[in-house]
Amino acid sequence: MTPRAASGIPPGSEEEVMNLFSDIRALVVDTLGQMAAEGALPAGLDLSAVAVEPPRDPAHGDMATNAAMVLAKPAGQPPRAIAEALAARLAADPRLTAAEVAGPGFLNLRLDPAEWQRVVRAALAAGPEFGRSHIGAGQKVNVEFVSANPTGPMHVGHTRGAVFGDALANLLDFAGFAVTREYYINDGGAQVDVLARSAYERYREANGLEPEIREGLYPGDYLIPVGEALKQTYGTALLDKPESEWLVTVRNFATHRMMQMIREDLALLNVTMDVYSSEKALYGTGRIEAALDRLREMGLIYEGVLEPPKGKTPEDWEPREQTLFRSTAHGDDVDRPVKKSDGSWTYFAPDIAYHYDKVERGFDMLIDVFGADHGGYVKRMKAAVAALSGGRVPLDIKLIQLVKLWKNGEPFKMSKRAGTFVTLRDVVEQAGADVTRFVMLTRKNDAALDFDFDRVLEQSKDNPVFYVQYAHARVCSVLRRAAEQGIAADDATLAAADLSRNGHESEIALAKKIAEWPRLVEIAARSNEPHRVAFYLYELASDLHSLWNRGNEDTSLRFLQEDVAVSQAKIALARAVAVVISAGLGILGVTPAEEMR
RNA sequence: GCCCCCGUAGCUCAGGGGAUAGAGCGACCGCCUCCUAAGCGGUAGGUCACAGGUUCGAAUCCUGUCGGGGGCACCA
Repeated sequence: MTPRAASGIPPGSEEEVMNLFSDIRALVVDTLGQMAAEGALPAGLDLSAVAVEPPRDPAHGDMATNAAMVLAKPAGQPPRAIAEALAARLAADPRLTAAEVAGPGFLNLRLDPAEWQRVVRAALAAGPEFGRSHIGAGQKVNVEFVSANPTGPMHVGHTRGAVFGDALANLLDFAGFAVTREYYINDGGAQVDVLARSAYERYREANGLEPEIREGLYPGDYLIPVGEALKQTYGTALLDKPESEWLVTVRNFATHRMMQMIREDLALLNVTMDVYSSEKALYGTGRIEAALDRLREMGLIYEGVLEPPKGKTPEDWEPREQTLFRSTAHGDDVDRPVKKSDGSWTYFAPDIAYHYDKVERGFDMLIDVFGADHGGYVKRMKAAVAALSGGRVPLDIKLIQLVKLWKNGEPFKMSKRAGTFVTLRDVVEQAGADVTRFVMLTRKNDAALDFDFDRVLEQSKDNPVFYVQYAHARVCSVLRRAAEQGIAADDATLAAADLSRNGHESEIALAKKIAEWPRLVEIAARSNEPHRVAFYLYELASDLHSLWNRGNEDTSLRFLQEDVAVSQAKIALARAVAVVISAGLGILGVTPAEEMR
């Protein structure tokens, strides 16, 4: 991606993607600075808490700032006095029509309607780039997500993690970060040996022998083709040999096939990784040792014996001297072993090396997307990254809660044995990638999500995907109608229209909602919360539907009018909504529909 | 026993320390000769689990209690 700053577009120009809220905040901060320079306020005040936000109650104006209340104590002046002095100066700005002190010291601002019209024009000019932010400043971010064990097909839980990670990556890209999407292949542990043994039985089966799918092996049918493929490649050469002679061969073969399958599953969801990193590739290269040496130099590795966990002592617990990472030095509850008693690495050791590798690759920020059942590893992982990066690289770990499936009005119980195991492929084939992605983003990542097969296939406002796409389709419909009537409605023409004709409160409300988009992108990106985009789009769609229906009662509010110039102004507003919906859906990875069928 | 997440309308959930806490569903009352009614408007519904604390101001931050979920050395 290209950092916007390099585009050479001067800030403040119409082409510059505008964020009215940050513009006005800059005005407030500058004005406060002037007041300080003139002695009306003390010098050196911390202005970081000064906010400019849309007020909850529209009667309070278009924007409100808390500046006076935040600064009252440090400035040693009553809030209303500061607010009044600030208001007097702000009134000189042509963008503002009013600045009123209210309540305990709020300063309510009203904007010249021309400002909303500027936003609409900016949206039309910027198109899909409208709302793109520079807050990332080109910083390198690594988003690690999915990272499912390469032992089988992806299931619904992985699906939510995949959608979340991909949408988050899109969001951060849109906010000006240089994003790398990465998958960590857990191909170094015991579970891939189990995979190899399971595949070997299918290989025997392919050669006409009775497979022995013992307890603890993977029984899934998906390994049958792997067995067939092994037969095609190796014929009977691996039969009747001790495990030691075929294990590595079959393991490599099977994990490769599983990763192929996982890539195909991800492709169904339109998820593409930039980098696949292999756990196994860390072994035997000295990189695990190097990472631990680094920690050792800091005195964070030692040989020791852990206390048994209080309250619930495991039955087979025995004191053991182990190589331990002093994760407690960076906020963990206990120190964590990096070596098993037989001298081999715990899973945590390669994880440390992997995260060290990410730090060494120069990322400014790391994000791990884990299933909620991995919540216990958050502190130790953060401790490792904090130590290995000298506190330079923040690690944010997003935990993805469960997906509860519903079908025919009741919970759909998943069971591997009963064959009711729902895979990513099952979900996408039934619901489609667009619906799956959107619905998976209609909850905060750390809240459980209900995925109701009946609901998501419904073509009504109960289905939020449909609701948002319908709004986009309605705008497209208007544009088609305009073309039929010979009204010029390309974006350049619309941007030149006299938007001051859109003076109805419902139209202004819509323009204000559009103006919130760049601000929302920044809020969502700062908190790594792509679901905010989905909720915003729902609200924007709602405002469009609302205006549309007002047009049923009041024909002067329809987008298409007798007067071409009036039509163009109104179409411009509608088109700006479509632009934002399109950009937002793009972040979510959902296709904007041009018509509903 | 310890750690993490959650607790907001009957249900499912939004809500960056700001003003009178919102949406959808469900319930009730309305709106199509008219750009897609696949939609919209309205009414009703709240001790933001509880108790303290910080703050000019707390659903939001801190501590504790209760309730639900997840996790707790040689499994990933």
